Amino acid sequence: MLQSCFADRLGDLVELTPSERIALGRLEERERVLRRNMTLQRENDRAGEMFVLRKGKMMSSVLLDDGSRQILRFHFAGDLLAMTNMIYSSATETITALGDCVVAPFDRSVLSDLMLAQPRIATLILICNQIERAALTDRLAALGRTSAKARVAAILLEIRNRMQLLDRSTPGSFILGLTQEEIGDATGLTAVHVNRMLRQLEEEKIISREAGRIRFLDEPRMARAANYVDRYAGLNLGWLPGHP
Amino acid sequence: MLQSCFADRLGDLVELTPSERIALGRLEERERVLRRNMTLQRENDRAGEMFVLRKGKMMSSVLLDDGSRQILRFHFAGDLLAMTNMIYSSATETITALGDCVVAPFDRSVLSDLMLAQPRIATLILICNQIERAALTDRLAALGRTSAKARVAAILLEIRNRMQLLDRSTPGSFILGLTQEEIGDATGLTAVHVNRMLRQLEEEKIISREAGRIRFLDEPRMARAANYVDRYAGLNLGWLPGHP
DNA sequence: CGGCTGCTTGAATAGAGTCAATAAACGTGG
DNA sequence: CCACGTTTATTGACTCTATTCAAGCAGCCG
Repeated sequence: MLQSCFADRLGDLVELTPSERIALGRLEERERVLRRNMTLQRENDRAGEMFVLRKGKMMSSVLLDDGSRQILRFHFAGDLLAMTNMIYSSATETITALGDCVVAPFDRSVLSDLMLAQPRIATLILICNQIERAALTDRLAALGRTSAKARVAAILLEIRNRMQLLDRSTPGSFILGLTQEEIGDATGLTAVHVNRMLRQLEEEKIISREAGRIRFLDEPRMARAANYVDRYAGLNLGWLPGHP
Repeated sequence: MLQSCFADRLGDLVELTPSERIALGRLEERERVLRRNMTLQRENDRAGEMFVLRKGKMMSSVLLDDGSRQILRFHFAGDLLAMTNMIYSSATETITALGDCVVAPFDRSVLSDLMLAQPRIATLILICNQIERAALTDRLAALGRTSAKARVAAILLEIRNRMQLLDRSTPGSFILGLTQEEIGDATGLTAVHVNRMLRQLEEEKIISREAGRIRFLDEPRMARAANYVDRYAGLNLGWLPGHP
């Protein structure tokens, strides 16, 4: 049987019992493979399944009626995708693969059974939601109140940190895997202006770039430029009861 | 004993059992009264309690280090406040009263016990979270990709709709209860520009204003201008199991 | 009656968008 | 492995939206 990516994620937060791991395995019994730019679901599709992202990087976005796109969130292995399908009858977001991906689709009823049978897991899912909420509000504040340069820097930091969390080998550089257009859609800027901001960060010797690979030359200045808070750090879950 | 505002909120989603209502009452055993502009918690305070908003209107916001403020969310009776205190050791948001308010503080442990003992309630809390997530991403898209006018219109609609949800008497007009500065901090604009946008909406006969009271003169155009989706409508919870 | 705080409006400015043209990188099929 | 078409990145010139600065006004409260 496949090991559960979502269990690994939760396992970073607390120790899971074998029976909890087995229960979580239910979410990942099936698999679906996606190539770059394939969409997992489109906005306004009938809301059906939800997903665990097992491998790769994805994004969710919305289209506005003037044709512009806002990228809401980047997803990494272990994330739950399309969770709002739980409550709406049509999808609120488009979910697209940013590279080759593997997802595990599951049904509302499977999730519902899981949460009712394993209240501790329900609590952990709620915790993941709160982390995501904090990250979303950070991005909200960035879009509302920070400069173009800060927003671009924040995206770079976010992607780097999340990649680092999954692969601890921490090289000094990383491959962003986003076009400048995508960075623009995430930051609320145009691709042209993203280009200028990247160049500016480069000229100020805060980052360097070559062939899509980015290196942070000055982390402190980078963090200051970006105003960035890592929401996957600084957690306090000591109050959660141990396994029953 | 006090009736539970949060139970009323959940009761709009599904039918609650008497024992569930009693369990929910635990969250609202204490009360605290706040006047306009009083803060319930400040960013970076030690994260302690969480709250049910029982009465009044509040907002949560963050301060950036250049001194500017971003309002993240408006809260109405029945909302849970400061839920991220569940997982972080210091508060991520400042929470402020927009008028006279009553909140009920409760402890992490009370929530934790509730969710473990009543998995169906845990699921409902997760559902509330998803609604909030959808609303947050709508605002994210608005800040990233819509015009100043659209953002102002969206805030007006959001406030009106949420007030209407609590008080079904639906008069043709409502009192916004926000300064233009606050609207600006919510929409990522300056107070000056908010003023111009309000005036423009007025000149186009989409709204009218007098003494803080706002009337929508042309709902369809308003909705079109705002690009607004009501996330408290269109829910589909049929799959939730009935009371055990 | 002052002294706030919030609203209104104008003029000048700046930051980001638009348009356009070129160059580089990538992918695909021959 | 190369040629070709497409996507992505880069750069400049110009425009426009929203900000900044400034000043005057209105309403409210002690």
